[in-house]
Amino acid sequence: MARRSGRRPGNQDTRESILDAARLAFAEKGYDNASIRSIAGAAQVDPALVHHYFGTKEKLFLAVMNAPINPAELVPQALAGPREQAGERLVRMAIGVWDSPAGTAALAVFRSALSNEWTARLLREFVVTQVLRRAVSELVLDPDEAAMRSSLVATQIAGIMVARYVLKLEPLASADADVIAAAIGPNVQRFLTEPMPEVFKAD
Amino acid sequence: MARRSGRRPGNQDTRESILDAARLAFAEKGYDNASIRSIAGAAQVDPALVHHYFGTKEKLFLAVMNAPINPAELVPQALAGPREQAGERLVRMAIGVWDSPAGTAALAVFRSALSNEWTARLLREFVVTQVLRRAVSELVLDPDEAAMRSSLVATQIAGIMVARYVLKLEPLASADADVIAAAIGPNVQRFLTEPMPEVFKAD
DNA sequence: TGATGAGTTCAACGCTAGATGAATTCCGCG
DNA sequence: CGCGGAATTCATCTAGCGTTGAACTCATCA
Repeated sequence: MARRSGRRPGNQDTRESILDAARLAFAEKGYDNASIRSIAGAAQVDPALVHHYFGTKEKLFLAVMNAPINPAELVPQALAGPREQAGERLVRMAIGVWDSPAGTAALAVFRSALSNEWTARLLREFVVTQVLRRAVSELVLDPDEAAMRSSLVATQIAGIMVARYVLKLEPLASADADVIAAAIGPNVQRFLTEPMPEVFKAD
Repeated sequence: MARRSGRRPGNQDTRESILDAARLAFAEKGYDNASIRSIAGAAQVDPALVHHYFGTKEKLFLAVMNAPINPAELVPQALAGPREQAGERLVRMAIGVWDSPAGTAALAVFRSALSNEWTARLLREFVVTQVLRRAVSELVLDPDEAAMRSSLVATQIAGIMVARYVLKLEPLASADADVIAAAIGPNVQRFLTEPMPEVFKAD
């Protein structure tokens, strides 16, 4: 008995279905709480297969991230254009991305960063420092203020993610993207371009 | 050998040192990632002692929370007073609380809520719905807007916590509380009292 | 003195996790 | 046909978790 099945010719896309399941699991539960075993279960696959394809859990996570997120393209793109609505465009873009299927990967990074140290570094050092700060620099008048202003922007954007996708606070979680963008955009705009208290550039 | 030590008369405060270690661990790692064993280790105590005193991990967490946080008092108190600076007072109070030693417990709830479902419910249904929304209602002109406005406020406040205490984004993480309050307060103020787009009260 | 009970420790159970290595099946190529 | 290697499964290892129960020590009090 115990018929070991070996290769099943139809499933060439096993690897892809593992990736899909992993993306979903990481987005819903974060890096630590998404287990290889549950991912394998969702993909209807033996846990050892996951290791066969991706080696380690970290590598699986990185493989999931190498999808289509490219904040390095999206953020500057959102900030380009009329300076006065940059804030609203940024918020709208962010929500648009996360609500889309492709955004699942982005949500996975974020959720993971909240409870796992090395993914937090990933987010902090890549997305915020490299991408956001650079893009913001081109918009801000006083270069000394760029770092602090991007921090502030990050505050508001991260807050949306936490409230809407992690804590699922109502009525925000069910609100329309346009409503949110209209409500929050101006605040981000202020962080980006409005004059700020003087104490500001200290350090 | 293996001299079992039994009662050590000096340590009557063992219970307190467990509580301290637990508060710290929950604040730094969240509910799931803070293990009873590591808490016991930090308190230089046998893991079984933790159960002896607190029963279960959930009860230990609740014991940690029964400290001096009382947002039910603090939030209304911050929102009372001149309507025009309510936002700034709220931000300043929030940061003040979390930066204080007593705020470790609050940070523990928040961090835990980010990765654990039942603590998330705790935060959502108690702090946000019961406390924040009620307090905001008294400040908002149109009562239909209260829920959405508190969601928005929660966004910004949660964003500060995530960026400053969880992700530790610089320069925000090291910034002075007054600077942050001055920079972010007006945005919270807008969420509280400024006119908002019309689409707003829908649902 | 002797009993009580709180403080404390140790060992173990059952569970889940990530990871590994051997065994099996079968496609495709020579 | 025969063979190599990829795909797949199973059994297992190690490590950590929360929790339990029994054992031991000792201060206190009748």
